[in-house]
Amino acid sequence: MTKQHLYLVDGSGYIFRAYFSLPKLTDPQGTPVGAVHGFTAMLWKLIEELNAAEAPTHLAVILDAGAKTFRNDIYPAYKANRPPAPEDLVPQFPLIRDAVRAFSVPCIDQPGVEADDIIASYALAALAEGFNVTVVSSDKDLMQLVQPGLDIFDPMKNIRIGRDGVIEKFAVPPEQVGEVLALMGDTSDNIPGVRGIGPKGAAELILEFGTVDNLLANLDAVKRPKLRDTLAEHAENARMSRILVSLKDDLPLAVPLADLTLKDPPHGPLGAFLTKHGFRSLMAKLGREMEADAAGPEPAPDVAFTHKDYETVTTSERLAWWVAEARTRGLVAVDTETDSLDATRAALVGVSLALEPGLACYIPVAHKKGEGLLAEAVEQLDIPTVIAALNPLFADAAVLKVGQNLKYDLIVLRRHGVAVLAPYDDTMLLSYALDAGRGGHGMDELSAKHLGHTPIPFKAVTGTAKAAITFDFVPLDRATEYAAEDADVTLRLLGVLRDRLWREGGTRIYETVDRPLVAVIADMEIAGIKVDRAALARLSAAYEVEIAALETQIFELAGGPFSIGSPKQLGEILFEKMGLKTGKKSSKTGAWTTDVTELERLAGDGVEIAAKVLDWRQNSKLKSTYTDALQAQINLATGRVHTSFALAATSTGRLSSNDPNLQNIPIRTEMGRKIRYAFVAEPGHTILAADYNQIELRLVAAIADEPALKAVYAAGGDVHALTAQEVFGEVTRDTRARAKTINFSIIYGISAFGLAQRLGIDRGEAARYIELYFSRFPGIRRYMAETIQGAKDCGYVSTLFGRKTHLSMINSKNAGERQFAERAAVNAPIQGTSADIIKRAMARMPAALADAGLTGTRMLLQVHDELVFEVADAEVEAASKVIKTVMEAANLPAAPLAVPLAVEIGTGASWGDAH
DNA sequence: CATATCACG
DNA sequence: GACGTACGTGATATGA
Repeated sequence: MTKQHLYLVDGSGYIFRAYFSLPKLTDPQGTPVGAVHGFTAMLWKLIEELNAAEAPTHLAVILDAGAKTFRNDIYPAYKANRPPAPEDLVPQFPLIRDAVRAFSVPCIDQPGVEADDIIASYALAALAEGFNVTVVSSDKDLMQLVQPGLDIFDPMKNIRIGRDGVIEKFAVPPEQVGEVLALMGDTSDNIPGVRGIGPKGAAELILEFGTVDNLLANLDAVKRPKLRDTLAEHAENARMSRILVSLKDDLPLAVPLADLTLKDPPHGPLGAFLTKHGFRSLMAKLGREMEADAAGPEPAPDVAFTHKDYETVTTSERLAWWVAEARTRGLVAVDTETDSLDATRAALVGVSLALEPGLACYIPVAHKKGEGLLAEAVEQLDIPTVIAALNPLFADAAVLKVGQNLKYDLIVLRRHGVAVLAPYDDTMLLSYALDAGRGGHGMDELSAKHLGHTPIPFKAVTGTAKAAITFDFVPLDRATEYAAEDADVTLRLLGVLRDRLWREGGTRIYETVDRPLVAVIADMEIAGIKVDRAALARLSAAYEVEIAALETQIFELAGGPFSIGSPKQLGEILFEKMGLKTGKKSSKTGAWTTDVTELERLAGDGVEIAAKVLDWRQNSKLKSTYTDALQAQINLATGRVHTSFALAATSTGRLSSNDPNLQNIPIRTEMGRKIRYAFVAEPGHTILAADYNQIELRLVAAIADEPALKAVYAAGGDVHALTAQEVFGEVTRDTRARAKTINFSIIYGISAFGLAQRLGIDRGEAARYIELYFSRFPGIRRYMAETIQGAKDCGYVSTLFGRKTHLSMINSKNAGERQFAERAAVNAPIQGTSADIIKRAMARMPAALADAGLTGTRMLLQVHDELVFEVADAEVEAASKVIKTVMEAANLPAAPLAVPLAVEIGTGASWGDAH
């Protein structure tokens, strides 16, 4: 093994050099980052150069803590002539610490002492341990330290300074540099020294007398009288200066030497840091580096999946080892096993960790054996022990945590007292950023696609259907094979997907939108929303009465009982038994269509049973899907309903909501809307609903760059009225309603047939409207054509923020499939940009509320263009302002729009009242 | 497990 | 000239 070599970087010098020598720069948030950028680039270059030439084993960056130091106690004027740090440099200091950490390099400072003292202390400690040491600094004070095994690297001049170098510069050896410095003084540090004595004179004296003390004790021996008098006069200054320039080299080491081990910069945190501050050239550099890594001469051989090698962790010692190893490596894949798919109810059963391909473990915490009431716990660590061990790991800012659908694990772990903090990555979301529209993003699918490996199916360990057991009853050996493999797969997926993300793009949407949303949405799901169970029960009862009455009437009209909920039976009754009209369409299966348009047509013709069935359907839909189901979904522990938002379910970037779906709670009919009044605020709180006004149409205007539409939004006008005027020549209640349908048809990818159907006109007339529309708004036609062509060329379309939606059928030979893909291509950038915007608002919301001191305000739900909050009554006014501001500016600064975004806010005791 | 229907944006 | 008919979701009941 080669000798350990510690590099100590004097960070302060880098910072000031970066600040003064480089142009000003601000990041996307508006923070000045010129020095941060310069510092980051210089540190990176240094690490590269050191790696190329010297092979350091240990590295730390040392910074000044900024406060007063012990030298000020000795000499209040110490450094008093220094101007304060420039105003725009001050906010950059913490960011520079972030930069250092992003490289996974320890960043050390200590109040009361200077960076030089820390450097001296670490240097001597390392030498005592047998290390070689190099101090990276241009500060002459540090030259005192040079000795066998310790040299200085001056990054400004790019030279190494050893004993000879010091003698060349000061004419004295390193051990006497302090003496020389004391006589010389230092104007920049306000160290007085002895007036009139410069480097030459000081060196001469020290060469003759050895030390300042000896010189002052033997002033008689100084030959030149003038000089002798000066020395006598400033003897006190000289003594004090000698103390000021000496380095304190026996400080306790805040971070042990062993923790300064140099690692490869972890790409995840570094990428996140660079992206956050918009350091594009450095991002490109990281991308190239990762590409080179990926294509390097020694690609890591694929490690086969050998499940028997996974470890079952059942002792504190082994647990401690895995945690320590994970922290040393700075990367850990994590997966939790539970007894339920519902993260807000699930009990933790075990945790698996993976550190490198093939190196993974499973930590059981709640496994049982036996059956039912006779079940007894198996031998395993208890939950408090495991939680205490995992918390420091998952909260460590120097460790990248990676999960597959990490939101689930975040929620389960949080509910058990474990916080998982940034930095983290989610392989599901990486896949989503890369491959939206190209299939699912579940682990088994990703593993098969990217690793060529089919993981053990969940059902293979728990059994199926009736015979299924929960994971806590899976024997430990099988549980370990399954669970550790999931963490292993996740870790391997990270490698594959992260590399692709850099090469193919998508880092912006992943790192600034989807990834930060994981923690935000986890909080929303944990919060849940209060539902008034009694109100729902009353509605259920009312619907039930109505359903029963309608059923009787329907059976009477039909001439006998049948299953009204069966489209097949209903079709037969209506169109065969009753021989109603021309039983219109029939679908693929050959069954009669009985959907709402068909029944409305019949009802319009005076068919009473059709109207009754429509009414019956509405009542039974509301009862079964909403009032009954929602009561069953109330979490007994919280008294609230906790939906799950799927982050990677849609092809366009939208969220979806399930178990229960809270994004399709009725509102359009008065009867259904009653259900919204059952979504209530806690006592002392108010429900606040904030929704974007016509966001998709506004985006069409902006993206298609259509002057007339942009103008009407800029002026706060009525687009539907404008369209009515342009297409129909007049604005009436009727033409405005039809114009509204036309406007929406644009968003969905217009077709004359579809528009004709919706407007109840013939196809030719619809085609004329469309043509008229396009001639009035030519930008729209151009946008549609360009978008479709772009999709055909690339296979995908993109939102304003770079989110891709792939359209595999865009060049299909099947006209139906192809046209379907073309309409989706037109729609996806609009729907997707809207999704990006509200997600950006959501990602920013918690900090914005916290910054405004609004601790009684929580974000609960998202419904595509609407955010729902629960707000302490006293905060309603302030929260409204913050929410509106954040939402209306959510496109900025990344994508300025030529139309304003408008957010409307409503408040009330319930969701129904807030609209 | 697929189909039809209908709730939402 | 034919194709099939507005984009994106999730829950429920029915029936094979």
